[in-house]
Amino acid sequence: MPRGAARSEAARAAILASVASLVDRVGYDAVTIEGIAAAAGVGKQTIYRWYPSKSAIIAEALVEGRLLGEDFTIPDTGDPVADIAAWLEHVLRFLASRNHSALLSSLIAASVDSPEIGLRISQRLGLGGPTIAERVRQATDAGELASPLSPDQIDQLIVGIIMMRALGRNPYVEGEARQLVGALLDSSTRADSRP
Amino acid sequence: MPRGAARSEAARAAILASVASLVDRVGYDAVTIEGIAAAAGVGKQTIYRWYPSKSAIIAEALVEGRLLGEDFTIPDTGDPVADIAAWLEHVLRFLASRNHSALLSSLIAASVDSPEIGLRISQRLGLGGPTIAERVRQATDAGELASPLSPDQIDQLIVGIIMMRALGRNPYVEGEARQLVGALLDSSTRADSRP
Amino acid sequence: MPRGAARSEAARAAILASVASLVDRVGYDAVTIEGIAAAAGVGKQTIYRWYPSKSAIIAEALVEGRLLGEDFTIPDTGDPVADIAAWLEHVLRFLASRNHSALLSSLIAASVDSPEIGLRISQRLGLGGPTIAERVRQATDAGELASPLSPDQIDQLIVGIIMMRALGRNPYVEGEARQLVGALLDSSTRADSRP
Amino acid sequence: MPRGAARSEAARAAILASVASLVDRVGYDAVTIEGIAAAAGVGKQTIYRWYPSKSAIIAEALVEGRLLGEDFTIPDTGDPVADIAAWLEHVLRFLASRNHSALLSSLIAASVDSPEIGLRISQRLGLGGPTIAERVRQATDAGELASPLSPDQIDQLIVGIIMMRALGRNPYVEGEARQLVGALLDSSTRADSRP
DNA sequence: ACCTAAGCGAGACGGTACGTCGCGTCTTACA
DNA sequence: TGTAAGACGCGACGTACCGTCTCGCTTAGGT
Repeated sequence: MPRGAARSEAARAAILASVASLVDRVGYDAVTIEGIAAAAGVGKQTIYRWYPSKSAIIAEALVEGRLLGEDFTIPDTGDPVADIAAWLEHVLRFLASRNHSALLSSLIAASVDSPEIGLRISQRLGLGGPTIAERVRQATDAGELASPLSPDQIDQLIVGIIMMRALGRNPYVEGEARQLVGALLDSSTRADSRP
Repeated sequence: MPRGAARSEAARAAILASVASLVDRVGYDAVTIEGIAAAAGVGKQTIYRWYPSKSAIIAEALVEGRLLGEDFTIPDTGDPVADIAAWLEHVLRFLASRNHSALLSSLIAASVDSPEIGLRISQRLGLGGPTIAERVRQATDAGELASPLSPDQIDQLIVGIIMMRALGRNPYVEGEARQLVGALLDSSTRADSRP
Repeated sequence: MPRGAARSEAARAAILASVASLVDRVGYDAVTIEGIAAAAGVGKQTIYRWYPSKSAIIAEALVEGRLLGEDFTIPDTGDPVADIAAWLEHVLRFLASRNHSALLSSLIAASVDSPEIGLRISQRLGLGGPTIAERVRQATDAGELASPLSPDQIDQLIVGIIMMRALGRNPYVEGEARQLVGALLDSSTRADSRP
Repeated sequence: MPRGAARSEAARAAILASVASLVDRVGYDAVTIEGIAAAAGVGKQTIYRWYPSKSAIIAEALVEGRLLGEDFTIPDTGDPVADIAAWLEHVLRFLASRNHSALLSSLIAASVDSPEIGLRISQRLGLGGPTIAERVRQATDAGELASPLSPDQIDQLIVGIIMMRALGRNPYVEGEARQLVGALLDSSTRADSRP
């Protein structure tokens, strides 16, 4: 059993709050450990005691929902195509608002050196619970969907689109999410719509 | 007419060669101007005289083909689906070899702070001349293709896939490129397969 | 009457032993409270509870004879010149052996910030009981000595010599103590040597 | 021949001026490299580029006379005893004024870890040119002096006295220097004063 | 036989300073 | 005038200790 004083929850919270605020205000690259410490009213050593690097702090802030704080869970109404489309629309609209694209871009850059961050971003975007791949797989098994692409490929295509939008800072065009998801998943619709 | 010594081509070449070698070896983030200068046997001022920032050097190195040096031009055999599939396979195989994924990841991170780099990466990947979007548009206009997705959307999906592969460092699975491109473009196949 | 646990003698002894060993090994300046605590297997608070500063620990270690542990009492054979000479020789030989000069140098440096340490060093060197000054005064009063220097000046000269030797790390030259003390005290010799 | 910019004399002067002012104001121990850099308006690296340690800066400040700035050259009037006595009086009076004892104490403590500083203090105190030892030797050779002590011993005794006075912060008693030097050197006087 | 106030080991905390690295600008001597 | 070399002011890095503070445990009077 560990002896000595326990980790200070106040310090931990202050660090995460400060890092979130700083990333949001000045961008990931311009955030410094010293800046976090100063903003949080905390000694540098307290940061280094618990986090090996700046990206580890970011990763924890992501887990705690202090960055990308919205609820991005994929809905479950029984219609997988509509569910995923709704979720994608939510994500793309989020990116198009405020400077959220810049934030996600920062985080993508960070995740290049820190796989942990990549993982946490995925989880934050609702890919932590039942991912797109799993949802698609279920629907396919139930005969509700048929696609020449594997569930994992569909997953990659959709996440890829999100990244492209983050990096490109494009506006959201009405109906886009539905159209993309429809094209990737809803082959029956197209088949049925034929005379 | 300017007097004095002209810009030293030797210095310029040494800078680009060094930066390419360094990015390849240690990744974009760990490359420093001082490191480039030392490796190139060049004064720091000589670098700052010609390039405003590290990313500008990277951009020029990309243009000169000293990074991502392969030929990624999209072939033109008359069959757009096969052409794009062949090109995508080439790109994905390239990423799967050596530490090219790491290299491209580095460059993606760099492009977050420097749109210029993003542009040059695209050009390097063969998206400089007739892009995928344009090729798809031509084929659609000629009636060879019909897709519910716009050419730009297809372009983004494919580039997104490439980025995902770079960031994820996945191996290349045989036939994958053809399958992806087929699913995204070759709607006639599915239509034709109906009675 | 106080309740609760009493001061731990084991902890106190461990602290003093550790500080003595550390000062001897790395010198006063390089000794840290954390180092002492670690070496003694003691909590930092236990040190701060009993000692206000590093120098207070050193002072107590000196009092306990854990530093400069030899017996430096000035002998008393009835011949003050011989007594003081014998004592000085003992001190100078001690300094010339092992790294005792370094140790005393450390302590002198420490005494600059802490008069307490200076006092304890004096006491340790046998200047605690009847000091040189007092011994000289007695002898002078008894008519055994005559010197143009006051007893206090003689004391300062001799202690000064000891400090110089400590700082200079010189070897001991046979007979030196006798010669110095003789020159400072034994004016009769010089008087007698005259025709 | 070295290329590149030469060492900045302005920076060097600012560093030495700042260190002198700081040592004088807060004492050697409380002087920090960061403090010097800040006071001098200089980057820390500029200090570390030229000085391996705080004590090296002090040593140079001593050489430049920015600490112990008085002229302590031993006069040469032809009467060595009077010369040395005059010099010693000057030194002891200097120590007794302002907080010069504290300053010299600091420097003595510093010299424990840095022989360089010890050397520079000696030189500053006029022991750099013809030292006391040399002066005594000359006088002895010329038959002007006769002492049972060697010139080096006399030197050590006198410097030892100075150190004791610095550490003890005693006031200066009128005539003390003359008396000490007389007792150590002027054996003829005493001999002559005998009946 | 309990209670409870102290001492204890461990170690987290807010700080200050350390010595190093890289930035972007500048100065120097050479070609 | 361009260049290699490199000094400059600056800001951040990650580390070492400071002196204070909490932990959970042990110890030993007082009731």
